[in-house]
Amino acid sequence: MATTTKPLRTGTPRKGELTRAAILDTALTLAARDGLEGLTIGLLADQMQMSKSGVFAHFGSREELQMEVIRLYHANFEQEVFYPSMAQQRGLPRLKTMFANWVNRVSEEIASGCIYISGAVEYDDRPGELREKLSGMVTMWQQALRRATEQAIECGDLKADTNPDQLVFEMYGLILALHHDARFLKIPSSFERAQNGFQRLIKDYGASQQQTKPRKAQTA
Amino acid sequence: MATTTKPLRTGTPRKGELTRAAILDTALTLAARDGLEGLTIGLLADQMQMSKSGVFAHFGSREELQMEVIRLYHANFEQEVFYPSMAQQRGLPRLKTMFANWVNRVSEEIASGCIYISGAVEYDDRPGELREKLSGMVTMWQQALRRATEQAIECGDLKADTNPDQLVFEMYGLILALHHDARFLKIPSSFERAQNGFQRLIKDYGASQQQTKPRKAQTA
DNA sequence: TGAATAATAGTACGGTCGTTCGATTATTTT
DNA sequence: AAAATAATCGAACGACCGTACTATTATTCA
Repeated sequence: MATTTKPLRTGTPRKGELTRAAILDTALTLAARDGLEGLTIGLLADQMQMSKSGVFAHFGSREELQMEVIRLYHANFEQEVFYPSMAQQRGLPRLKTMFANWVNRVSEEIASGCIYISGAVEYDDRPGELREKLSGMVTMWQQALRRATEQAIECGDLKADTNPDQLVFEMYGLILALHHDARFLKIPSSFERAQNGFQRLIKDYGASQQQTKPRKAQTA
Repeated sequence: MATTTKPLRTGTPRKGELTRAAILDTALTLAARDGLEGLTIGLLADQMQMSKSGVFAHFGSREELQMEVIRLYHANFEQEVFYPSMAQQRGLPRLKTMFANWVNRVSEEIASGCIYISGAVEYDDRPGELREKLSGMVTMWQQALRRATEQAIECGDLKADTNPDQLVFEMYGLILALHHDARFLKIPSSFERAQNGFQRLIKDYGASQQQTKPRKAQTA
């Protein structure tokens, strides 16, 4: 039931840890392209120019490998989308930044693939730890969006009767449509469609008056 | 390069054609659950209580089987969503019906799986005939939505400066979010979230005045 | 440096995959 | 009914899968 590594040695980085990290990096690329279920140890070994067993030994099982890929993906997502947004001041500015960073990230993933989105489809009917891990992470992100929305309501940026869940739902829909139309249908204008959609969203739910309560930028 | 069947004999239904149809029906269920790439001849044979080669002989290749599954799915979709909507009068009534039928269908598919949506993810980076077929069908449906939107603009139900592509994009987003939140995250309220989103959509783009031009219900 | 240990390679196993082919049974036609 | 044809089965093939084992090589530590 341990989560990551044993007693955690931060001293000299063993060679194995380096190759392990390199393997994971390649695995992330492959999983983005072929899906987590399409991720194969044989192909991964080829890409790394290693033997199958050499790769395998680093993880002990394919599922553990997939698990680590998900963890890495999530860490990257937080680093690129979540944390930078937290530097913005509470309320609409932060919410806008969250969406903007999100759109930018998904736009990059049009070429490579998005594990949150493909994973949602791959594991929507496949019970197990991977599913739980993935859905947990997606839920975390939705809750972050929800908190930011609630704060935007509190400080008067959004109408008081705004339903945060509804707003998050529609934001998520815009991102999913962006991914769908751009990556599957190859429609170039999808990027601005998502932007326009968000404009309409905050225009509708936005309060016409300026803010009423003081705000402060802070983390979480 | 033939598309479906040879000289097309409509007389007495050969026995093989019946079992073939039965196989396809089961294949549709399996593909909805496991994805088109997860559809396996062995599992299909088990479900049908037939031998692998017995099933195989009806299609000649797995890809042809998948192709037929897509065709069947599309036919069902048209039957259940598209055609009934065409009975409605042009303009907003028809557009509303298209969305309502669509939502209903996807809501049913929360339990079984949706091949359009899972297929979009499975084949977004996998070139081939299957991808072309799938994206062609999705594009057809988007164009149907676009036409209905244009007609709604023409007869004054929607604002004259409405961008049909934008509206279709956002409709699609609502459906994708519905599928995502209901099927992957198991959130029960997703259904009404999609409905609310559509309400907001037609409220925003809707003309406040009544219609100006006469309308007539007709097919395609 | 030499001993201890970590990292990697090699090989093999059982399983499932799509597909082929010849034999066998069912159905249709004459 | 027999003859012709369609439908189905059974076994086998080669490919790839994850995984288990043992050897071999590389790295780290004393």
